[in-house]
Amino acid sequence: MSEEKSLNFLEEIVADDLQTGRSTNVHTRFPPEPNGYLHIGHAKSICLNFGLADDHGGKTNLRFDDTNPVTEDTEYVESIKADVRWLGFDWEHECYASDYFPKLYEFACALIRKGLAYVDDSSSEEIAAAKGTPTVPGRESPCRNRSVTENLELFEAMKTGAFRDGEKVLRAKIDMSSPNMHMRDPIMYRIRHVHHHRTGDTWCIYPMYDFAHGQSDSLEGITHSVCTLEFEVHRPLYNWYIAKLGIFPTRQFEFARLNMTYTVMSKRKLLQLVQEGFVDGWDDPRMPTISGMRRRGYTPLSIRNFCDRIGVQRRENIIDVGLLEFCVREDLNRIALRRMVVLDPLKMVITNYPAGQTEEMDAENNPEAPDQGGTRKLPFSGELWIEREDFMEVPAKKWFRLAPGAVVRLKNAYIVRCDDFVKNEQGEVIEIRCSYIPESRSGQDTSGINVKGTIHWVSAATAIRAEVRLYDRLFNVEDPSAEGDFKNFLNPSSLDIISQAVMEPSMAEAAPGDRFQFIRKGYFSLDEKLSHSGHPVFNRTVTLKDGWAKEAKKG
RNA sequence: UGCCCGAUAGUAUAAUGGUAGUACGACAGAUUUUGGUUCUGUUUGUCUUGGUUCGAAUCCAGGUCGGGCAACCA
Repeated sequence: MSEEKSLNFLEEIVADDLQTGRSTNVHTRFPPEPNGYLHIGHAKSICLNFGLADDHGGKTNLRFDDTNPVTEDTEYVESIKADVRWLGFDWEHECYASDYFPKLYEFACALIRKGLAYVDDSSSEEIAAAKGTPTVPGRESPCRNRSVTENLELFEAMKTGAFRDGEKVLRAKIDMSSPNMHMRDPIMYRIRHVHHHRTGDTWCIYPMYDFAHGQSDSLEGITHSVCTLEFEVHRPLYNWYIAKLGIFPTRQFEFARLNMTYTVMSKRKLLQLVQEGFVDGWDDPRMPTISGMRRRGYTPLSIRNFCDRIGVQRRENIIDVGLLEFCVREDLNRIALRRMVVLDPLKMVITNYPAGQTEEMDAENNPEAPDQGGTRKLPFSGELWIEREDFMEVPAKKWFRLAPGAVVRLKNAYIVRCDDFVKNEQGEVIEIRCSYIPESRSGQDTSGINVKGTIHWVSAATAIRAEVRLYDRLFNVEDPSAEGDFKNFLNPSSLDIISQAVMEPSMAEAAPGDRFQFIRKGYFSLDEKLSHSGHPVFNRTVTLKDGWAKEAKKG
């Protein structure tokens, strides 16, 4: 029964390499720089790299590309490991580019000996000026033809700390007039007298990305090195180092990074949101970070499914955030426990319900999985909370909910008719007065009455209260990065805090990791960071699709 | 006015010279004690101009449009 599943272009390459014998195994790697938190775009890369290997019984390394100690930190290392694990992936080896510093140093010496690298005394500005432009060839450095011996000595001196930051660099001797700017004698090593989060003060010279990444891939025996499109122009240099060094020839392939509507995805911009206080931190539930989405209540499966559905290509793309929401609803619909929660309470009094009487109603925990979900008891009484927006004094067209004279079903309970309502001095409705139909009890309804609307409710006497946080998109334009400062497009109402939502009593037992559907409202889960004993906080992961909102918009 | 990459419904993504399909969205309907879910149906597409071919989304050439490249970042 295997369904015909088409391969993306990378899967095709790998399958083809295996088939032709160009590769005998598949070994990929996920190579984050530990200078920020992982986001949904990284999830695409993670799923791709682990998926590519997994499809063929291969392995995937987790490698930290930690060649720039100025911006990197172990805090990020830990968060990245936690996020990859949470997404459901196990790496083969945990690697660090910094583990290869001695080897990389030897590689550099080897290139010097071959006359393919030289120490340059030029300043950063001089090098930039001599680099030329894409349309104007560069000029060769006066240091370009130093002897091998002198280069070796100088490079050694760089390593032993004889020079200050920026005083010298090691450059590859390639072609200053190459149409590819990356081939114009790229810098291999720079001097940085700074503490590295792993190697401490052992080194004061650090390799550039280009002089570390390909060799790291090669040293680990990576067969297919997958990265994003902006590295495409680096590939000739990647291959040049490998060829000149004569080491295992990893091949690099590029794909288009993920973009999503109403979202920014660059680490730089996300860092800005964190540092300038527009959000609560990297794990703010509004952030597209893995940690933010986890806190928000996203499931790993929903993220993996999303990554599967968006596909992989080389063209620029911007994915509708609605697809992400679809994926999480799809997963949560299957697993979430249904609960009665009123976010914006309005009192309902059932005038003909015997005073002081209570009943217990049976309610399904999950109609999508009746066998596993079971049922629970729901206390009912003559005084309830209902959702304010479920009552309209002057009903709209096609309004199926409460209005003067209208009947609705209280879910899992009785049918009620709205007889009257009470307003305060400000003209706000503060109470709805209804009568119930005793023979309409859920499961034993003999009333013969058909109602079009069913609403949720919570019995007032037994209700518990808790904070609920409603999140909306962080930006109010589809492409915040399109023009101008992206921060101008922040959605001012991306967070709505409800301090006193009323909930059915079973919610007192909510535990971290539980997923709930607050009936008719959306999917929610406990915020593990903000909740403490006696003060639970629930985050809205995503709303339910709202058919009425759509209908109402039509007018 | 250099080099590299790309272009299929609104958004993604298939079709690998042989009927342009799928998902999300939108629209319409059925079911429903969640205006949820589920189900059914409809709608919308090969950037352009030539060429090769019995036949082109696919191969070739020109054009157009979009993206990337000039950090001692990755």
